[in-house]
Order: sequence, then C-alpha cells, then structure tokens
Amino acid sequence: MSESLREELGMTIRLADAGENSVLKPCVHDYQVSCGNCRLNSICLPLALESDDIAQLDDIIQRSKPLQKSQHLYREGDIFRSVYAVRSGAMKAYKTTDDGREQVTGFYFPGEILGMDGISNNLHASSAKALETAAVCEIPFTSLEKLSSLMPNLQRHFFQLMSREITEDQQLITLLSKNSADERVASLMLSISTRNSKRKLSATQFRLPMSRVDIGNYLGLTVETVSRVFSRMQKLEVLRVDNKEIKILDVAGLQKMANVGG
Amino acid sequence: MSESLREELGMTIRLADAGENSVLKPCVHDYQVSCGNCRLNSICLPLALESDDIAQLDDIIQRSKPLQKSQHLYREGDIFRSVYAVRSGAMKAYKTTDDGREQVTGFYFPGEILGMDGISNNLHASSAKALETAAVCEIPFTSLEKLSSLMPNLQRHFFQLMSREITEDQQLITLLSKNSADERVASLMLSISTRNSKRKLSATQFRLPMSRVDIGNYLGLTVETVSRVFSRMQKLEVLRVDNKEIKILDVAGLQKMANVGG
DNA sequence: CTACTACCTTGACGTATATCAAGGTTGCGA
DNA sequence: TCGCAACCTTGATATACGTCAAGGTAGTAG
Repeated sequence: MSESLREELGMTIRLADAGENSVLKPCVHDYQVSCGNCRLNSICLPLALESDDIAQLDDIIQRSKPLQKSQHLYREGDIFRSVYAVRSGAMKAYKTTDDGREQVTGFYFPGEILGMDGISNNLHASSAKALETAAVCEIPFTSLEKLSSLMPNLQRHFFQLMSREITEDQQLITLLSKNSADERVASLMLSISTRNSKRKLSATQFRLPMSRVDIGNYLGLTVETVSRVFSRMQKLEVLRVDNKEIKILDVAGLQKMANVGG
Repeated sequence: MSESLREELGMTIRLADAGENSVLKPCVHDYQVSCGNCRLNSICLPLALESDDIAQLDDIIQRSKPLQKSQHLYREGDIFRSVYAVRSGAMKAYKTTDDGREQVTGFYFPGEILGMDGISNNLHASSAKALETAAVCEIPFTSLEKLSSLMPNLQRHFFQLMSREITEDQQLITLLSKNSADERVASLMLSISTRNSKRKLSATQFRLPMSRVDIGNYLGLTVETVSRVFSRMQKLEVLRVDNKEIKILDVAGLQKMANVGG
C-alpha cells in the first residue's frame, strides 16, 4: 500500500496496521498529557491563551506513540493536514534536491512547531524525520483554522509563529551567504544553547541529537569541514567536544567566533 | 553627498511633512484604484475572495503617492503596523548584518506581499526599499487580523501567503547551500521570468530593476562573479544581456544551467 | 554637451572550503 | 562478545569564488 493511499484512508487504517511507515499511531490511553499541564505550554502554542481557551485547543490536538529514531513524521509531497509540536526528542526537516542531495532546513526541539511550510500548497514542502526517539502533538490544520477565527489570540499567535519561521529562515540565509564555516558552526551552537535555556535546560552543556552530516547539510558545509571546525574550537578552548556531547567553555569566545547577533 | 546622508535628509523631510513614523503620505485623491478593479487582483490578496468580501478588504487598504527610487518603505527595527502589496515597480527587502554588510532577502514585484517578517516581534525584521519608482498598497495588520477572523477565505489565504514566503526562503537556502554561481544566477532569471508571466508580461524579455550588486547580495556572490556569470551565459547564447535588459534566448538551456526545479 | 558618479566588466592572483583518501571510533545486532 | 556499519577525524590536494586592480559605460546634473 502506498504511503499516500494510506493517508487517504486515514486514521482508522493507521490504527489497524499500526506499523512501519505510518506516521502517528492513535493512542488509546497513555501519552495523555494535556496542554494545560504540559511543562512546555509557556513556549509552545498555548502561550498566548487563557485556560478556557487552552482546553479548547487541547481538544483538537492529537497525541500519539513516540516516533522511533529516523522514522518519518511526514514526507515531501504528502498531503498536508496538520502541523506538529515537538513534545520530546528532536526532529529535522529537509528537502531533497533534484539531483538527490539533501538540504536540511531546520532542527526542531520540544515546544517548537513544524510543518507550516505545507500550508501554501496543501502539500508538505519538506520531509520531517526523528533524530532520536521523539513525541509530537498533531494539530489538525482545519481545526486550528476554525479555532483561530474564534480566538483572536490564537490567530495572532499562529501568525507570529509563521512570521518567526520566516525571520529564522532569513537568519539562515544570511549565515549561508555571508559567514565563514567557523561562524556558521558557532552560530548553530549558540542557537541550540539559547533554545535549551528557554526550555530550562543547560545553556552550556548538551548532547547534539544530529550527526555531523546533518550539521554540514544544514549549514552548507561538508562533514569534513564541520569536523575541522569542532577541532579548531576545541584547540581554542571555546568548546569541549566529545562526540555528540558539547560543553561550551567560553560563551563570549563562542559569540565572538560567531560574529552575529545570535 | 553620500547615499546614507541623503537618506537621512529624506527621512527628516518625510518626518516634517507627513507626520512622525509614517512612511506613506495619506492620499487626498488620486492613486484610487480599488482591489475590485485592480488588474493584479487575481494574483494578489483578493485572490480568494468574493466581490462583497473584496469590497471590505478594499476599505482597510490605504493607497498613497508612489515611492521614488531608493526610498524606504520601512526600516529594520521600525514598529510593525502593516504589510504591503506592491502595485507597480519593484522593491527589495534586506537586512544589515552586524558588521554592516547588507543581505538582500527578497525582491518583490507587483502583486506580491512584503513585510510579513515583522509580525513575530511587532518590529520590522528587515528594511524595504524601492528599486525604481513604485506604488504600494498598505494593509494595516490589525484590520487584516479582524477581517481574517470574519472571512475564513481571507484567513486561509494569508496563512498560505506566509507559508509561501517560508517555502521560498527554503528554496533560497537550498540554492545558497548547494548550488554554484551559474546555477544561482540562472535560477534567479527563471524565477523572474516565471513571476513575469504570472503578471501577463513577457517571460523571455525583461528589464532587471536591481543592480548587479543587489543580485550578488541576494545570491551570496560578489558583483564580479555575477558579471562573469552573465558574460558566460551570453557566450553560451543562453541569454542576451544588455546592461539591465535581459533576453532569454534558450529557456531549456537556462533551466539546464539552473539545475533546479525553478 | 560635458563631466561626474555610480555601475559594470575583465584580468591576475589568493584562499577557504570541497574533494579524495585513509584510518579511527562508536554503537548496535547477532 | 564480536563484527559490522555508520560515523567521525585528519591529511593532502584541487578548485570555485573572492579580492584587488584597472578601465569601460551609462545615466544625470549643471
């Protein structure tokens, strides 16, 4: 059965075959966090809402069994039905270029929303894959639209989320266009650090969920270059790198190296 | 007189005669096109609307005196109040990097909307400048939000517009990250060609409103490289270039050169 | 019409990063 | 526990594009 056919048949079938390719398995029990008591609600979609409204948002959100590492949430070209909030773990979004290479367009951590690039054509414009075991909340877009019409704060917040995606993409464009390999990698490390601290995690010590290849792919560099930059940073005692384990030793030094406001 | 100095003086005058922050001078008469009879309404905001709804949209839109070449519509850091539709001419959006260089983030032609990157923080995240004499329609965002709540089609369409901006930025990210100078310039020429044909203009012959510097800045290349690419294309008889006048001689050749689906 | 200025083109040369190559490390499944 | 495969690191070499330099072209103000 093709993926898209399965899509057509919808949730029920996904229930039945519960397997491999398919995206979200419906949950009978478990996974029952509500937006109201989710520890991410201050940085995620509910951010702008009163508790009554949060309850309504909660009603349209579907939670599910976690995705395993390297499992797809959706693929480029799939019918667009929902956007997704990362609840735990990490995801990457990527496009495949016409000559078969991969362009990573973003990394998504808990509290962050992905899939908004599918709205314009009703088709997902990129693929999304779990970098490690990850749980996501599915937010059916038509429900979100209806709710947005009724709740100005939600409409506003969702406009803002999309706008943020745009400004972040513009940041990346600038980075790719104007900055050296050192600056690009340093910026990414700082970005992850900042996002971690928003989630009340350590800003100076973390484990990278993505491979060097993914980093290179995101930053427009080869693996070798990424690896060399890490070595250089370590020699300069700005970072301690132990495989995927990162410790920022000198934040100021890293910022200087990044040479950008990020 | 330096460009920036002239700009400064321009600002003061605008301040004096048009009232504080506001960029667009209110129009007493003239410039009175309505969305209903605008020849761009099939590719612009009204696209999704019935004529009753168009009339309502029309009510919130402000038109104004044209912008002169190199005049700013808004600047990075300005309070965000409106998005803008280009009515005639062409605009560029750009950010200034911390070390003072410029990153062009987009070119905007008639029917296209700019300014959406300001929604996320209520501050414009980039500056917008006229590449040639240009007219724009100002769409106050709070009015647009209210109207969107009432008109599902408008809400949907605006979500789609923002989503399109995201996918276009992702295209550019891929271009910058994966493609050669030849491919980048070829892609831009094809993009302009496509957009021209949507506006019922020639897909094979047009005048570039932007300088080589702007093109380079947008594509992450130096002027010299852009110039060399044009020379190469001319030698290969793919393009005829006469200063800013472009004629595409071999569309297939150009597509092959671009090596991307654009 | 002239002259200034911004813009564009072409050439010679340098450099950051890609490419190619080889070896080391890690972690997973049998 | 072993062995394989994916991942990471480091070195040597190649190359596309940037930088520097000079001269040409076109639009505009006087």
